[in-house]
Amino acid sequence: MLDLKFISENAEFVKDVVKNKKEKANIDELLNLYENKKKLQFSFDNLKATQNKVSKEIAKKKRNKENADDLLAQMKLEAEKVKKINAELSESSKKLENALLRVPNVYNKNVPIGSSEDDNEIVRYEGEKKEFSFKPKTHIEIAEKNHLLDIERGTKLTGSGFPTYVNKGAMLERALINFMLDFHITKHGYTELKVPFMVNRKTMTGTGQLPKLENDMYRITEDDLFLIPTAEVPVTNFYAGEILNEKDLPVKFVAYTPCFRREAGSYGKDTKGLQRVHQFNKVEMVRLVKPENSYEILDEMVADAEDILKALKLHYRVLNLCTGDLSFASAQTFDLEVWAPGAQKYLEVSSISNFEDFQSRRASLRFRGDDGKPHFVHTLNGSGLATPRTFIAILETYQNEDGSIDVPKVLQPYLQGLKKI
RNA sequence: GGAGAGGUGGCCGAGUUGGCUUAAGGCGUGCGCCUGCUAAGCGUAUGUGGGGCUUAACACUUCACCGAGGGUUCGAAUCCCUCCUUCUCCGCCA
Repeated sequence: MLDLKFISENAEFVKDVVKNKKEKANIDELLNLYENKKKLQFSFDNLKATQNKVSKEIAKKKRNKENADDLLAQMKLEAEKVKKINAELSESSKKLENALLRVPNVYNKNVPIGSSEDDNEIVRYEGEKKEFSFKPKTHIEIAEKNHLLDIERGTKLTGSGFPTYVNKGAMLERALINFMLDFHITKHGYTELKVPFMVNRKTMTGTGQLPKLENDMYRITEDDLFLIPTAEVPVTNFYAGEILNEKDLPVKFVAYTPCFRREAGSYGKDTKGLQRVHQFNKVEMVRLVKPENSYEILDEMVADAEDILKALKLHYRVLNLCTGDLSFASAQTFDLEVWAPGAQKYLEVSSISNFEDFQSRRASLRFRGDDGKPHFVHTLNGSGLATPRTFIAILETYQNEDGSIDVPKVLQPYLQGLKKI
């Protein structure tokens, strides 16, 4: 969340942000709630101060065996007032909190203003589109021919969007996960975390999924738990509520988890095969850093994710997301889109974002600085990478005319040396 | 799932017949003094968040926070209720 003081001092800017991010937060209403809460807090504090003082006098009199009936009578009335205003105050605080949690993060000055993905800025292309001497097949055709996926039976087990990987398909998927984890750990210095796949409401609120996206997540109502839509949630919240030492920064975590997304409202869009699914696997990088250089770190994380695509020798492009495509919590996001020759389009495989102190304020993630005082860290995360579309790109890029697939060199050790599927 | 015992400041730990404790004492840490150096010793400071005052910061002042949320009371770390959680034992189970 944003700092209330910041919002009140930059109200017009924040209103622009809400508009450009296509959010709904009402800033004027929020500021009214803020003023109202401050007033109530002031009255409450003053009443409490009186009450505390007189209660001490009563205590003193009682100790001295003096009569305190008049004070007691007086305080009885005061107590009523305190109770009443306290109720108003907590009501007001709750409303303010709820409103504040729905205000999106501000974006930084390098984010292009725009309303949809068409306004995203293409930063650069890396590598070349592979030339084929034949018409490249789609991943669905290739998977079918080699029996790598069983979409129908996955659907039978659960429903559409829950793909089941079979035999070499399952092995290739697992190889990808292991390769990416090892790569980030050994080449980029990340520490692996293996986290729960369900989290509670507080954790979901910490990274900004709640309250806004409750309908986009799978929920265990019995225990009020949510299936994570990304490892970002448990990993970023790992140190929630703590004050870290400056020397503990930067924190660099990498974690593999499955991700669960209802994708409500996107039915029928890109649903073919693995393009858009309800459950998928992802290796996620998360960093907690000092505020001063978080944008350098963002570039570094983009490079970390790119390194995977480079190692797999896949063609891709880098996008700087415009305001309209930027998520609620992000200050700036770069997407990596990999080229899929069969589908003849670029597919998003990674999203790397700097949240500045938006998440750390929500989750209370702080470090003690040189000045001895706590400061909010900046949080960043990025996929490194999501597997389904990477899987698609591998199948489609490495396919041969006879329908077989060459295994990318870096994955061969993870498939017992297998060179061809 | 059942039974019992706990959850206090960075850490340890007192406080549970409600009121000179709006958290004692210790450790750790910062600063100062002392001292060939170090250690010891002495002194002093040391939580988080919000509000008021202030151009702002400092300072000052005030409120809240003793697992979380309610309640009783003039007054709650202390009493009552609900929940969470840790440990021990039992049961069930991969």
